[in-house]
Amino acid sequence: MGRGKIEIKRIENTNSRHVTYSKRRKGIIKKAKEIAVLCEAKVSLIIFASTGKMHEYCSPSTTDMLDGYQKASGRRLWDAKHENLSNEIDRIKKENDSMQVKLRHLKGEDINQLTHKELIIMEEALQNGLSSISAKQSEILRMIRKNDQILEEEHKQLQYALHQMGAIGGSGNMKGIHEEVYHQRERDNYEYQMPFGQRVQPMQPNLHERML
Amino acid sequence: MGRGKIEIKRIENTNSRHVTYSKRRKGIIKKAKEIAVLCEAKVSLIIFASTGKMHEYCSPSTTDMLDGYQKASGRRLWDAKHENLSNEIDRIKKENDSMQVKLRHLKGEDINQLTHKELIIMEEALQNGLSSISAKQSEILRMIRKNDQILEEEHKQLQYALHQMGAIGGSGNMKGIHEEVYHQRERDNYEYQMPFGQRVQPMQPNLHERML
DNA sequence: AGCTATTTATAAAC
DNA sequence: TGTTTATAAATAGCT
Repeated sequence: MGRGKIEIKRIENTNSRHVTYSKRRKGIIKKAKEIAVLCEAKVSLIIFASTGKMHEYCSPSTTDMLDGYQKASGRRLWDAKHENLSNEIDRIKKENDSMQVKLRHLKGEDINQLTHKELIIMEEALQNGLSSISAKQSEILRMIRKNDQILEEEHKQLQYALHQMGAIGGSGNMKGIHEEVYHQRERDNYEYQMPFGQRVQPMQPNLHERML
Repeated sequence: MGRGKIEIKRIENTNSRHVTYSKRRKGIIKKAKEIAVLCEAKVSLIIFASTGKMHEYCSPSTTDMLDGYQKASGRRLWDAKHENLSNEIDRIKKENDSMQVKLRHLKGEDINQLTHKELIIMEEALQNGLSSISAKQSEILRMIRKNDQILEEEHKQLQYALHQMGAIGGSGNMKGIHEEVYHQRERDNYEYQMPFGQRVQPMQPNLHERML
């Protein structure tokens, strides 16, 4: 009963969920009051939000009712619990099934039953997904490059510093270590001497094409 | 919300009161279930009719709250069954969650946490899905075209047959009917006279572009 | 227990 | 959160 019809399943968007909670809580408490007055019923309504906050409504003379409830409970309580769990399982299983179908469809499986319109909608969804993914990949590549450049700078500086120290002439095993590190960097590093745009191999071979 | 507006005060007529009680009880319990599912709220709703009869609804996860009421008698039996159901729910819920995550990822949402490798895998999946979908769309278009051609042939033959019959000269109202149909086809059909490839409007305007 | 005219509740948008 | 508005739902009064 609103601008559109909604399925009764968890509202994913946190904010919407909270808004809906507030509104419906108000509504249900109003109904509880009404039935209590209209029909002389005794009502106990306790609602916990997922945040843990509690709201309740108890019609007058509820203590009598709770006594009655305790008497009536025992076995009945079990039934209710059991039934709730079963219902919950059914509900989740249905959700599960529909999601599996959706996933299969998105993978391009079992699409014979789909109408042309549905296919077009699916295609759009896939295309959207694809662009998000591609954008993300570009972003990652940019970060990798940036990181590369920073490392490159650092390495050059280290290289230079070590070289200087070597030239000034430390003696004994200190010098050996310096030289070892220096030569290692030398081998790894020569391609960094070129301008960035001319690097021979990008880190992810096919990435550029994928991103167009 | 009914044929007329009512004041919220005790319904004097016993029968009406009971009828209203039944209807509204059903309504309020439905609402309780809905808010529990929609908003992940825990709800405990207990209603006693003035007759003393009790009705209740407790959302699944609320049962913890009521465990205090459990009597030692029913407990063992309950535990076993309950545990089975609970385990199953947990299992399915996990499945559910992971599928929801997958679906969101395929839609390009929440992809910040993904590694580059995962992104590439996802991209491939999307690309595969997309090609399946596109292929299916092509197939449908081919079928539409084929059907078109068959219809076209049939129409031409009908047209011809009717024309012949008209020429031979049926008399009375039969002739009138033939002519009427003939002229109607004539108007609809002239564009079918062109070679197929030059048809002015494809059946699905944007389909060609989509399929590239 | 069904059936609708009406009232309410509320989803979406702001 | 509060308000507004278009719609979906609940249900009062009948049968």
